[in-house]
Formats: sequence, structure tokens, C-alpha cells
Amino acid sequence: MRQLPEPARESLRLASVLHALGDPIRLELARRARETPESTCSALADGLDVPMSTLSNHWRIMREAGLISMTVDGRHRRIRLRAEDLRDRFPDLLDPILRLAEAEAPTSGTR
Amino acid sequence: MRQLPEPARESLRLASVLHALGDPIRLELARRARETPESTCSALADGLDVPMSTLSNHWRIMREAGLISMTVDGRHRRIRLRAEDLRDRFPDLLDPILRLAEAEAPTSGTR
DNA sequence: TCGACATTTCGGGTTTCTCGAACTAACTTC
DNA sequence: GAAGTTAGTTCGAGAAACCCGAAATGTCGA
Repeated sequence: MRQLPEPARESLRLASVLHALGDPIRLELARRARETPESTCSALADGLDVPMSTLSNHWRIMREAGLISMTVDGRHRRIRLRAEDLRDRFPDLLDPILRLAEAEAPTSGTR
Repeated sequence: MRQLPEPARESLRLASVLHALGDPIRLELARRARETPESTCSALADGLDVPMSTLSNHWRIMREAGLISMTVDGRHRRIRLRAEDLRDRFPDLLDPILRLAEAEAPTSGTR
């Protein structure tokens, strides 16, 4: 259950976090990661029509920005939003953004 | 006093706005644009050590994302944060972000 | 041990970013 | 009103980032 390298809470940078969220795919992944904690890469990306290799890059960007944590669990990686670290460093950042993403997402309104 | 083209309020996209804010230079420019409305490109970029041509690109990205408005005023461009449009479309997005940027910026704490 | 599975790495092609140099357009000064 | 100055954009080339198919890695189940 090794944990992949990620920046410490104190070294999170606002611009990097915003960059990680500033892509429609990653924004949606972050949204899903929050509502389904401890889920895996492919489960979270279900239905998105983005190739695995591209997704792997998205996860890396999100992890390096400090948005998510990834733990190796067998052949899966479990994704967890670093909600607490982010709330600590950047209060009132993540929650409003993900709420707005929720409201904007066509996948959330339809069905 | 022509106004440069910009997306309508309704067509603002969250990911694009976050992308526009997800760069240290642009984040700082947005911060300054709010505290000094109707200022000009070079006045806002004062002291940043970024070449004009690069700045011009940053302004374009911010304008196309709907973060700012630019009006041609003689040989200047006046920059205005689209705070109202953004608040309307994405409540609780811009204010927290700019407040956090303020707190994080080394230029704000020092001196 | 042999495959199937989840994900990453590699390599290339494409897009985006950066920034100096040349350009444009508007004011100033004579 | 020509000539210079100023504010900003455009162009073009090099650098960096992104995208994605194919191959590789590591793990589980039979």
C-alpha cells in the first residue's frame, strides 16, 4: 500500500492547484474523486472517452499539484482528494469550485 | 474606446477561468487588476520582469477566458476584472481565490 | 506458470508557451 | 503635419507541455 510521492501540505502552491483544476477532464475527475473516495483510476474515469495513457498524465498532474493522493493497492491506484490539506492551506477554495463544477457539468444535470 | 472581443457572460466556462488563473503571473495580474481597476497593461505588470510580448499573451488568455475586459483607450488598454459577470456565473469563486493569492503572494506580505 | 488486468512509460506528433524583433496605431513636439 | 515616442500587438522560431498508441511493468487469479 505504498504511497506515491506528493508535495507536502506546506509546499502546495495556489497557482499549481488552479492549474490542475483548469482542465475540463481533470475538473470532472476531481469532482468524482470527492464524491467517491478511495476509488480507482479507471473507475473514476468511467465513461469519459479519454485514453488511459492520457488519464495517467492527468493523474500525475493532479498528484504533483497536491490535489490528490494516490496509493498503490495491488494492481490498482486508489485516488483520494487531499481535501483536508487543501482546506488547511487554502480555505474556501476547493469546496466552491467543486460545487460549481457540479452545477456546470452536463453529466450531473442529465440523467 | 472600442472594447476588445470577449465571451458573453453566459458562455463563461469554469475550467477556462481556472486555467486563466492557474499561472503565477496571471494570478498576480488578476489580483492587481482587482485592486487597481481601469489600470493599463504595463502599469499592472510593473516590476514583474516579464517581456511585453509574453504579457500580451497572458492578457489575451485572460480576456478569452472571460476573466478580464480590455478597452482600447488611445494607445493604452484599460483592464477591468469581470468581477460581476464572474460572481453571477460562478458565485464564491473569484473572491476566495484572489484573497488566497493575496495571502500567498510574497509581494504582499513583504514591505 | 500463464494469462488477464490496471496502470505507467516511451516515443512521436501536435499544440501551446515564451520572447526578441519588427510592426501598428495614437499621442507629442516642434 | 512630419518626426519621434509610447503602448501594445503580431510574427516566427525555439522550448515546453500535451495527447495517445504501443510496449512495458507489476499484480492477481486460475
